[in-house]
Amino acid sequence: MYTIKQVAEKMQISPYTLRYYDNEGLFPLVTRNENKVRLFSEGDLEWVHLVQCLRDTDMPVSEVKHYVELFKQGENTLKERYQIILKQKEKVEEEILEMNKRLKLLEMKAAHYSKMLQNTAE
Amino acid sequence: MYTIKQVAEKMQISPYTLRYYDNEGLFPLVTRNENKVRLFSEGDLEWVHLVQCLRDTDMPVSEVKHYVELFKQGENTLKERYQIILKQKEKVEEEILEMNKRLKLLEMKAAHYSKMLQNTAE
DNA sequence: ATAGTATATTAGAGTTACTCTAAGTCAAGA
DNA sequence: TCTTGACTTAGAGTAACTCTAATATACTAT
Repeated sequence: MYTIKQVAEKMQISPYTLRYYDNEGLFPLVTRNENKVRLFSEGDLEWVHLVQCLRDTDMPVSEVKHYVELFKQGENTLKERYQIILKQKEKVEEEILEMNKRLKLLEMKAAHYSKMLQNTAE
Repeated sequence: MYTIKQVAEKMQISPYTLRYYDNEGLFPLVTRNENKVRLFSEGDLEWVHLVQCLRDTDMPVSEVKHYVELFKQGENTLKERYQIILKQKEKVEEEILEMNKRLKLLEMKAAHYSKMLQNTAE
């Protein structure tokens, strides 16, 4: 079991953010010890990872929360959760295409500067 | 020459944001007509495009502003501007790798749900 | 001529998702 | 005993929009 600080280090996320997420209900299974200290299991780390993935792909916290609530409702929400993940996957695919366009623009800019600098050096 | 509304439609960006960017000094060459109305030339559209690219790749507005100010200082800032673009390019390359990891996680999740749903349908 | 539309300005409120500080509590370890 | 690290609530600060309101000016269509 991991404390919040250990999770923070392991997962590259601040304790503030972890508490914020937990308060928002994004970690459905995190337990506490007798002193109210959060204890994260390996399974909880996977939740942290998934939440991180969804947030890093710009899913609003409120939607992540909705997804978590569907999970808590059990098996009859499988289809809806599947749809959410599928939609997010498509969003990411689209975003990767956009990122590649941005990369190309930056490459062109860089090439342009490189050429300019060669000329001024002569 | 394009008005702010035309630029907004053409470039998929709100007039609010365009004014905000302009007020922050992100468009060095935008002119005004006798009624103070902003008029964007084709060259200005390229600036809009570049600013959009830098913002979409998470360069803070303050850094974009710094880059624009270097541009305004002229040729002796070429090297520094080149470095900024190069660094941003590397950041984007890294980000694309991360996005692919996120995509993989979502694909695994989706595959998992797909399998679960197959089983429950039987 | 007037009504509508589009632009502008300043000022300021609202939103999201953190990010951090303050103040106070509690409990384990050196 | 003292430090460390966890907890809480409350609230301030930040970035980058996003929008509303109030007011003004100017073009355009009826």
